[in-house]
Amino acid sequence: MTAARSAADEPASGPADETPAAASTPHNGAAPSGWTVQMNALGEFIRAQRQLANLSLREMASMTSVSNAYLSQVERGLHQPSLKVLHSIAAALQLSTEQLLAQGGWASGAREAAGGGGAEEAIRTDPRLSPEQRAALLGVYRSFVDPE
Amino acid sequence: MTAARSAADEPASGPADETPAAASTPHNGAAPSGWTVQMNALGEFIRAQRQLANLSLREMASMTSVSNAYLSQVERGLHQPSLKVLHSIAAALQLSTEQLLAQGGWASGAREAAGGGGAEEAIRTDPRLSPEQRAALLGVYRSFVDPE
DNA sequence: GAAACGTGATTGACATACTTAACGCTGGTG
DNA sequence: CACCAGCGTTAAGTATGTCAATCACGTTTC
Repeated sequence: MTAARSAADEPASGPADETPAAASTPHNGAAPSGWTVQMNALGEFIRAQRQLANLSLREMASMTSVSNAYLSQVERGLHQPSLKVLHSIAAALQLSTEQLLAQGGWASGAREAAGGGGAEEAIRTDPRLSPEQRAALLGVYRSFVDPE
Repeated sequence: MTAARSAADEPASGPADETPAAASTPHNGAAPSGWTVQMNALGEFIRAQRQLANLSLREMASMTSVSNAYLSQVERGLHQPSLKVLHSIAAALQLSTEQLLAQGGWASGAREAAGGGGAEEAIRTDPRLSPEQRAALLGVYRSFVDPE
């Protein structure tokens, strides 16, 4: 088990890598370059989910048949994964592809059902929780999403 | 190009083809070039939608900022488009990205019942929770239902 | 007939996704 | 202490996506 995993830490000391797209790119349209942000968000989400599932990069790599190195780069927003890879990742994390897509900002809808507010409903109807447990969990959840 | 290296030619296990509804797939004996089938279906769908909207390849190319040449290849299943391209196409055809994904067989669309175990899933994907909050809530939930 | 326009398909060059083999780091043994 | 064993990251290479230019064909119009 050995769960006890300290929070994610940053290597810090980042000498600010800048100028990813220099004067090169001979034929690049007027791409608004907003997509890098999306990639970053997606990557962070994937990393968070992976750590929640207590998986290492190599473990996940073996179950997705994608190399650990590439997974690392995807998680840090250095690359945009293809459908195949995205689908494999979703499967490994027991998520649906749409949920990943939504996190990346590519799917418009999807904010339904399991999305916003679904957690409260799910907690309330989970048969494995005792009444006290349910109440406790709901309290925590509400204190998170409703800071009143 | 060098080519000579046949390297990884089959992801083997692969994405375990779910195809919830499309059971009619011819199920090619062995050699699952599985994804080619998906690409083909996606391409045909895109072409059908395009023609339905009375658009030529070049027209659609100009509104998606994707070259007509590549669109042609995608429609005939010769290439697997990236997210960016797929998203542009969806926008041009006034469809949602998910609909295209579903046609390609990549979106499972399987929203499982809210019954047992749904809470964990719901907590993990609730967009209103920060990563730390998610981890905390999940930890509590797990300690309840899985007292190890 | 052959221009001049339209369409979709093909080619070759480059950018990007992805892999394999390392590296540096931290923690648990003897 | 040295020495594994695991982690995340980096470097160099191969495979694949994508584009600009071109082709080959079908339609008018002269």
